[in-house]
Amino acid sequence: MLSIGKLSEAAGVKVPTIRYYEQIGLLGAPERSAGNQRLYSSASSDRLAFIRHARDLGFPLDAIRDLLGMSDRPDQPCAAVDSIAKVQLAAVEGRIARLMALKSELERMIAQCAGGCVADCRVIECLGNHAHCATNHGRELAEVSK
Amino acid sequence: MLSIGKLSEAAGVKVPTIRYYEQIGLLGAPERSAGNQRLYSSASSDRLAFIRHARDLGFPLDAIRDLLGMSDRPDQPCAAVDSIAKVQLAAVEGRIARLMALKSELERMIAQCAGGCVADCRVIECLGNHAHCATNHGRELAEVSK
DNA sequence: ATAGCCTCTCTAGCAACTAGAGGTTCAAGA
DNA sequence: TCTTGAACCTCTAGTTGCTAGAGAGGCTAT
Repeated sequence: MLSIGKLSEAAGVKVPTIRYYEQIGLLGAPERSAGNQRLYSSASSDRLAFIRHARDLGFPLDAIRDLLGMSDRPDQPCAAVDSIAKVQLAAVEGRIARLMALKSELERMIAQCAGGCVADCRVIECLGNHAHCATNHGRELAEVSK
Repeated sequence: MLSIGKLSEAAGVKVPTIRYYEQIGLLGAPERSAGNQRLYSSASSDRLAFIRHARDLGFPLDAIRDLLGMSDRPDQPCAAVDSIAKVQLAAVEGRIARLMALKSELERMIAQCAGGCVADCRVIECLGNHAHCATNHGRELAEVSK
């Protein structure tokens, strides 16, 4: 049995994060020592590693909750698993596309600036006047950072 | 003079967002009508358009606050403006790179899945066992979504 | 026994909004 | 002029995925 600190080290997830996962029901409540401290089995450790890996791949916690539920029912077909992964892939691809548009706009802005004073700055000018933009970007670009 | 609703329409920024910007000091407090409703000049409208455009390009509000401060002092050199833009560009490039790594990992996972039941699912298997990953990704991948 | 680290719970904070409650004001039609 | 209904007001709380801190208690080694 592992203390929360040992589990944290083993899985590479910070201690408060583990407690947070328990709080939101992603990890079940573990056993407790006589002094009320959490004690984890290696099964919890596997579950936490799974969560961490999925987080590293950018899956939102809600999707991870679903994935965990599915991995607990190994005899079911895995189409739903695939579908979650594909949604995540599509989200990643969408973000990449929008970020590429952002990148070229920023590069253009920066390249045009001659480095004079703010009154002549193309960066400020471009930000103030959307008409100077090459691409017709809109609100959706900012959603990249969500 | 514009009501907050008209300003919202003109600038493409939602009404509560405008009030939020005022609350955090990004927009100054506007004049008020006799009945305490906000009244905006076209100068506020320009300022809001500037903010919106910078948000669309992914600048965080803190950076926008700085940019606005600079655009209010047009006789200063614009090196600081460029530097903020370059930081933003670097952030965007970093996110793209990490997202590309994510994308190939997800594609690999999805491609390997034969579509059987969960017990044989490569997606679940890969999430549970980092050793099956091609890339040596870590915590930093998830920072993309920040 | 005591020092020093670990753990406990609880609350509040981050970005950048969004949603809702409950109440007031404004503009246009009858 | 009156009334209706949309738009406006303030305030609080929720979103996502944690992180930081306070103040109290537990565990282990000397």
